[in-house]
This record gives sequence, structure tokens and C-alpha cells, in this order.
Amino acid sequence: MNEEFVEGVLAVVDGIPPGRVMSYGQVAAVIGSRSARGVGRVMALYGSDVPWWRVVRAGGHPPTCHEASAREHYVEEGTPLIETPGGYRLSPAAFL
DNA sequence: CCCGTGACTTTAT
DNA sequence: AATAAAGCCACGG
Repeated sequence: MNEEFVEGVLAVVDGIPPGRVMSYGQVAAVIGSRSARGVGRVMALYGSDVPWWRVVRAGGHPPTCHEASAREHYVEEGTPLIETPGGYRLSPAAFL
């Protein structure tokens, strides 16, 4: 298994400062990979110990299975949100 | 070892 | 705007 990939993802996510977010693809790029899905996979399996809510999709939408719960974290962390009809999304300014 | 699955992204139709 | 297809990675069956 590529522990380097897993550890890299965890390290990068853990290194995201409060009030900021990164897209899956961006995280993958930082560790020298191109797999956004791989990042999502790692998050689903090992993300229990990292601020997974700071990792979002390219469009600024939170994880599909956690969009509601994640919002509380963003509000708590002070992450800039944008209200939308039917939901919300993260401000582009929140990306690193 | 092969296949399906999932917290994805990007390009093309 | 919506849908389709291809590329990517770890894991369980």
C-alpha cells in the first residue's frame, strides 16, 4: 500500500489552517498525485483524525455525505460561507 | 488477481 | 446547465 500517499494526505489536511479549505484535487497535487478520489478514499478511511471538513470539492461544495454537519464546523472555524437557494457553498476566498 | 465502490476532477458533448 | 466518459487510488470480496 502507498503509505506515503495516505500519510501525505493526512499531513496536508492536518496542515490546513482554520478558516481555510482545500479541494481534493489540490491536496492530491501537493503530495504529487493526481487522484482526487484517492484523497476521498483516504479521508473516508483514515480521516477520523484530521479536519476532513476543510477538504471540499472543486466547486466549493462540502463532502456529499457531510454537507450539513460540515456547515457547523465552518461556522465554528469562521470559514467564509456563501448562502445559496437550497443550500450553501464555500467562498472562493477560503481556498489556499 | 480481477472487479466494484466511493467524501473527486476535468474535458467533451 | 446537465450528462457522459476517462483517469486516479485504497480496500474488500
